[in-house]
Amino acid sequence: MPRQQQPAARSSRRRSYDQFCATARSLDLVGDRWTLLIVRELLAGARRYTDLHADLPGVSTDVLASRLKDMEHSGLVTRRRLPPPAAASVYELTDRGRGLLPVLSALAEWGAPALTERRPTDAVRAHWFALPLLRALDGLTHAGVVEVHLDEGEFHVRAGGGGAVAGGAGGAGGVEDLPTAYGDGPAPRADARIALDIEACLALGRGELTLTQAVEDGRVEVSGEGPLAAEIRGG
Amino acid sequence: MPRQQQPAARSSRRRSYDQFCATARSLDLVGDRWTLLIVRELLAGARRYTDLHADLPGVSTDVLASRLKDMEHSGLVTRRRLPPPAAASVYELTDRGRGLLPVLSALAEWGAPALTERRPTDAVRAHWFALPLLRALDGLTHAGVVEVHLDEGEFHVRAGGGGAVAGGAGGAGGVEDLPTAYGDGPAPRADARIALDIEACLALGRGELTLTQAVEDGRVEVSGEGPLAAEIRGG
DNA sequence: CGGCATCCGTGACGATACTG
DNA sequence: CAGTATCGTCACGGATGCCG
Repeated sequence: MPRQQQPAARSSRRRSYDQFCATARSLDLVGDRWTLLIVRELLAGARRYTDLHADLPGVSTDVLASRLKDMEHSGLVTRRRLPPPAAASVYELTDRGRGLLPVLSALAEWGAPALTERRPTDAVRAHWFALPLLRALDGLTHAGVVEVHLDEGEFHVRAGGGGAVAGGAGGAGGVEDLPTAYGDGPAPRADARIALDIEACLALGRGELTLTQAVEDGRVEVSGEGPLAAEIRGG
Repeated sequence: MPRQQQPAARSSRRRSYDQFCATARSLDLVGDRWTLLIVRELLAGARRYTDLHADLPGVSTDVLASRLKDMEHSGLVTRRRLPPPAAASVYELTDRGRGLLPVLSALAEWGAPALTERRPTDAVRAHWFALPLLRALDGLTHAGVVEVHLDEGEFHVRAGGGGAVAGGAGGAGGVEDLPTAYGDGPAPRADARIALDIEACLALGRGELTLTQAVEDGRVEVSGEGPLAAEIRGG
């Protein structure tokens, strides 16, 4: 029996603040629950639906699907079908979506002091520490890719060049090796590698510890040959 | 009959993302609907409940009260009772709350390109344009208070000194005349006054137009005697 | 009158089950 | 694997009432 129900207005017509204000307009697009965390995930590169769902513990499947659809509609995200070998599709940020990096960065910096104890219910992923670390590595003069090793896993960030984080319009002005500001897992080509523990990583993010200081104190171990590694080592 | 109901768990127990991540922790505190817009209002200075309700069209009374209570609990807001003559109380941001300025600023900058046409349902307040203008005025070397006149009303911003917006921890590094980054209405003591229309104001916020250029083109009229006014005039 | 609290209707959210 | 369907619950928006 073909049950006939209304499609339930599934498209979740966006609830607008209806204010002629740049901030309110932003929040119309990214103010919904989970939206900015999806951006955080996609800043690490293209992801499949299942990967997103795995790295966003607590989001329900329908909300994730709905958000992705909304974000695609708003021009923040594109959905790309991978070539035949891999029968899957991935979501990735548009330039407009990547432009949210300064927002995420500001949020991460503001939230860093509140990131003290890890509650038993808290999930963790290594690449969640990429945003705070970006600020600490942004002051480097040499540009390049830094691979970061934590106990919780590894990720990599595009460091140096300055202004990639606080900066303005596009994501221009960094290394061309990576399409994104950071990524999960090991780097395809890393110019430097650092290993540190969570405490040091958090202190760097909070600005309580400078990279130079951390290297001197032995809280950060550096490896690599290029000028970027040398700069991290040398201060 | 004294009806006995459970207090209905009024305190709106905060729904946490439960992620050990600085961004997620931030969103735990300011990710709820209306919260960041309340911060936007309070960045203009201390406000009474009724004023907040008037400048946040669409928010319901109970949600506003609930948010203010939550924000007070989170340490973003304090409630201060005014001295007897005025039998009222005002809400104002704590230092921690003021630290959200870079977040609001980043959101405003990202949303500026989307602020094109004004829809008929859109509300407007003059001081909503303070945040975008802050970026344009932040490059000035002389610090001071600029009073801004729009057709929609007037407001004032603390300009110059640089880094007050993109910068880091506190709100330090500006003028001491104002406790806040900007304010509604005319300034108590203005070092310069500018008059412009909405189009010019939006173009400045979008970065399509520099202040120098706007002054040259006559889209911004400057008045005032001090060095700050001279710098705005001169470029 | 300012500052909420209460009631109510709608819809967004979260969890689970299910399907192409 | 990538979502859709269903459902209970709660948050939101609007109006109204209360109380100092």
